[in-house]
Amino acid sequence: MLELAILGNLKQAPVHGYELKKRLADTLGPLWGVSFGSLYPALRRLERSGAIEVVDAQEEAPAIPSTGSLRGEAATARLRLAPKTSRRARKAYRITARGEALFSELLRDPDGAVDDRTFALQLSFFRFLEPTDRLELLQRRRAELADRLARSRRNRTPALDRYTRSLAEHRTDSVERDLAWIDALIDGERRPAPSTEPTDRPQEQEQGATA
Amino acid sequence: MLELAILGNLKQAPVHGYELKKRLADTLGPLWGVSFGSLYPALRRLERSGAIEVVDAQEEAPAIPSTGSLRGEAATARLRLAPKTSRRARKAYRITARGEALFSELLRDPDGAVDDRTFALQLSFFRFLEPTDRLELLQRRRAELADRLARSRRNRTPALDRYTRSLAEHRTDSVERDLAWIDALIDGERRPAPSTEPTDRPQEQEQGATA
DNA sequence: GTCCGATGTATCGTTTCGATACATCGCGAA
DNA sequence: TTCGCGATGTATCGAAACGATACATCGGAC
Repeated sequence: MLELAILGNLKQAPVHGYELKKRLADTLGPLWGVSFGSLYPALRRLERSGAIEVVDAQEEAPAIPSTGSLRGEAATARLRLAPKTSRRARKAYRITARGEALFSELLRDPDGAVDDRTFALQLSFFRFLEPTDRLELLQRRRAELADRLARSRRNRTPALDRYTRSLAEHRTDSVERDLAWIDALIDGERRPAPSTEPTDRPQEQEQGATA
Repeated sequence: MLELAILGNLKQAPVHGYELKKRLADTLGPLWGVSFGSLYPALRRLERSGAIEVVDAQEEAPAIPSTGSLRGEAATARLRLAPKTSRRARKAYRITARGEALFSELLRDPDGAVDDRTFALQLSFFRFLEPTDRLELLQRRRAELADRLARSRRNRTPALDRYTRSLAEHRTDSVERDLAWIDALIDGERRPAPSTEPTDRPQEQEQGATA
């Protein structure tokens, strides 16, 4: 699940761990720990699976010829110092073709929409999806929220005290608001895209049925 | 963190794993996995530390409840129908004195109020707390939410597209609503408690004083 | 009679977290 | 100058939680 977050961020530009953590913390909201204890293992995992690769840092923005041909000594190469402006040794990561594929797959996965955090992540990368896939995810999410709401209504334990009652109410309200929000997003998806964004070809839906 | 949830539930009556899982799932809302993979290890942990102990099942609703009307009694009554039909072997757990102490400590811990789930737990056990401690927790929570809000306002990344914008807005709204909710709770805490409660367990309750 | 779903206990492998250990840089105060 | 110290940066460790799954037994439906 961190995978999706990492790949999505690397898609825009290669970055190194520390920077990545900061970006994640702020894409995903201030909640969401994203500690190093999960970040670095996730990076190693992705690297091992060939979804990302190390690009020896320093100037990760421009100019670097793509080939580079990492020679054998990864360890010593990592420690290489720049000519004069010796920044601390950093390892930046770049996404590979394999990684792009994995990203697309994770992003499209409808099961992701069940989990709150994963869905938020998917939504934040919606710009990389076809309208069809967007709608699919939104509807999955809608179904999940509707289900939670139904379960919460059905459950109706008479509440022990005012605290648990208030908690239950607040929880229900939150789900309702989430649901309304999703509905608004679905609605926005179905009508012609406002001219501000590059939301391409809006002519693709005949998805009218269920309420 | 599961510890708190488990102890709080065992406080009312001894239960066994399966039942506990169901109760947790429904105290904590339908989200919150509480899988067996975390529940059983947590139980073993607690048992090892002497906070709970096994009461070999069947007789888990013994003499005591002369006051009647435990909310869970329907469930326990259902279990009790075993004169000769030996139900499957179950291990019920009972909280010990040490466990009560631990519970009280965890419940009162102000750092818990930072984490969403832990705070929800604490709130759901507010009836076991002194008004002073309640206020302390609520204020801690308030501070945390206010902080999130401030950070989110300060951060103000101009938003890549309408999805990320909508996400950010929705997130901010949610925090604002949470904050308002907490404020209402704080407010309710300061004024005399209305005595509307139908489901009181009379023993632990002298919370009425605004003192 | 037998299949099936609910009840029940338990473990395995993986992911995530929080804390911490490192090392280097920039910078201001002693 | 040197010292500390906070920000930057990479990395690991142990514990916690998860999802999946393996087990058994029970009560009914067919």
